[in-house]
Amino acid sequence: MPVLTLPDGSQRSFAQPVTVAEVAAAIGPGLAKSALAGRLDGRLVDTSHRIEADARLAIVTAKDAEGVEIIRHSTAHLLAHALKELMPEAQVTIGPVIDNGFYYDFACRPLTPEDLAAIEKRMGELAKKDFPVTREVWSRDQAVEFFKSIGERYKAELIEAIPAGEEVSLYREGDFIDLCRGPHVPSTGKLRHFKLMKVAGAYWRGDSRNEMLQRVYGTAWAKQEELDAYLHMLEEAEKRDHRKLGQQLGLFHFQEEAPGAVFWHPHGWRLFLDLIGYMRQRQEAAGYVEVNTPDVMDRALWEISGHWHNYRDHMFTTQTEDERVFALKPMNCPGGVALFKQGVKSYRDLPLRMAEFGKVHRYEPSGALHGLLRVRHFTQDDAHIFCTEEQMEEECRNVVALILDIYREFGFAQVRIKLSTRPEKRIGSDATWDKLEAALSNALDRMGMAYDRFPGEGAFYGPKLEFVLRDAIGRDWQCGTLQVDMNLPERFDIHYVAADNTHRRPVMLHRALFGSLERFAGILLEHYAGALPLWLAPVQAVVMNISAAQADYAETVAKKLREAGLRVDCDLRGEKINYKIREHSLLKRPYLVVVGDQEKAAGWVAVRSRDARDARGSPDLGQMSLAELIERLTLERAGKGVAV
RNA sequence: GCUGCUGUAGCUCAGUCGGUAGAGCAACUGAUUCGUAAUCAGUAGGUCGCCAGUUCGAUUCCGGCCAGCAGCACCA
Repeated sequence: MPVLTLPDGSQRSFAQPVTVAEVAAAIGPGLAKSALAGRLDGRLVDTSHRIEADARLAIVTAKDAEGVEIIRHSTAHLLAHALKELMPEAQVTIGPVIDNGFYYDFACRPLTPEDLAAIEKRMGELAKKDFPVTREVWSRDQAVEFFKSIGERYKAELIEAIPAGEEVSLYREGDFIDLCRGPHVPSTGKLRHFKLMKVAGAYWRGDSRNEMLQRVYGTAWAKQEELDAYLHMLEEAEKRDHRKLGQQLGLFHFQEEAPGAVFWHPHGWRLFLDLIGYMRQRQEAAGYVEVNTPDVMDRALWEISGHWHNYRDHMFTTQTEDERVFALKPMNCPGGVALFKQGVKSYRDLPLRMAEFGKVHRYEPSGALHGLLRVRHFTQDDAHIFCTEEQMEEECRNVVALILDIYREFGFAQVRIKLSTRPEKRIGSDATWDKLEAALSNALDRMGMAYDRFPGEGAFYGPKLEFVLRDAIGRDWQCGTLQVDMNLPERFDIHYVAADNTHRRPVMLHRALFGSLERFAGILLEHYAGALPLWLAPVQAVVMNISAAQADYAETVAKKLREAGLRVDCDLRGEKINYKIREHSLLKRPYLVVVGDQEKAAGWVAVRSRDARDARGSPDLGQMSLAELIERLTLERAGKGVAV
């Protein structure tokens, strides 16, 4: 006689065991139709699940996040169903739900976009047939036997990994049957708003030593509008692609002779220099000194640091005539340590915060390269903080506070923190790792910061914090990092003289706030869709004349703006004003300053803003005095935001 | 690195079922001097990513390489 408690607190009792679907029907016909699954005492179950005892029950529909996940999961099965019908020789493997969609991996011949279209069409047909999706429970051995018998060896392998004697669930829709934990939608007719996105290779069990499978990605939603909105978001993201913007705005380029290396054009380099200048100022204020160390150093140094052992294959090396093997530095830390070793350091020198805008070189696998976001030669806003064990936690807190404040100034309000702990491949004792991991987690706890743990993901010499920021369209980017390290100090045998005149080992913090300057510049471009706020815009205003008669006045205006410290171009070409406005607007210049006879006579300027709108919603802000314009721009630049 | 796809003028792209290529924009020249997102006309511009092979003939077909794109793997 089950008594069921619904989410609103009301209770319903039934004379006999009931299914979730029957409960939904008892509540109302609308709910019966939209029910996708049930949440029974917190556990997701199919609508066909029979409830025998008292429980808390919620009917899951497409309005719930879980409902959408079930739709995605079931759509993955529908994909496998359709593909098996079209290609019976294909073998199925796994098909999980991911952000915004799902994928399914198959062992089959390489799929083409035409295949994808055909599969999608078949999925639509199968959905329309509204096959019931039914759950069956088999013994593990029976399931292994079955999948082997139909030639599904990947599936059989997966089930064999389940402990013997356990039962497994299978789901059947039409002629298709698949191993799955479930739950699934009650019938394929619930799957309506989906689209296959792309196909690509993926390794079996995610291991590059294994064979490559065909992975089909898809997206699925509860409503057509949501699917449309998602596709629209992807289009927007494409427009923000920093590689495209870099081309359009003339910021940088890449070419075949230098894979993974940036050719910075003047305007791009302006941004790069501004980022360094900003960081330099912030670091100086935070008590750092800046240094510079060699780019090419003897292999012996990298053997001491452990990089040679761990990353030799990813290092650029060079052999000179005298047979010495040098490496282009893949990290700045050994150089920093070498500087620390110069002279005798006292506890009074600590903490010693040593910053370096060092360019590092890493031979990244060719497939990893991606615009500015993943390059082989990049500049870190690196720093090494040498301190005592007692100072380490406070120094960590200082770094965290500095990072968060800087991200905020760049317009990133949402930042997530990841704590990565000791990896399998590491140097140093467990006792040391205990101390280091505690320093990071204590620092965060003391600051009341939330963070996620990633066991085994730390660097080989120490655990690390990683700072992940969320951009304007909700994408996450990993940027800053903070690592604590007692291992390199030991390997390089560095020490300081303590107050009691004994020699002690300092702790080393490695930190980078932007991470890679190149990457951060790329992220900024995507975040702002190329429309950099005034303080970062390579060209902040363009002065343009309407006709030749005002050329001299336009030059005077440009000169005065430059004297106020603004970066200003002057366009005196004999083109129509519409043409000039279009061109400079496409270049996303924040301000266009138009001067014609009226302005020249009155000594004024007409201002058009990229971001701001007047009361009528027009970007044309009308006439103002030059002093007013300078004040406006100076204020906006100091505020670091975008104009409104 | 792996799988698949792509590489034609400065940019965006069309084209050649094998007979050495075309548009728009940009550039250059001339005319136009114009009030808030493209004025008109003309000129010039390419060893069709690179190297081999098949062929009377390859940008097109085959193979190798390089680079890029998507995903996977990697990311000190």
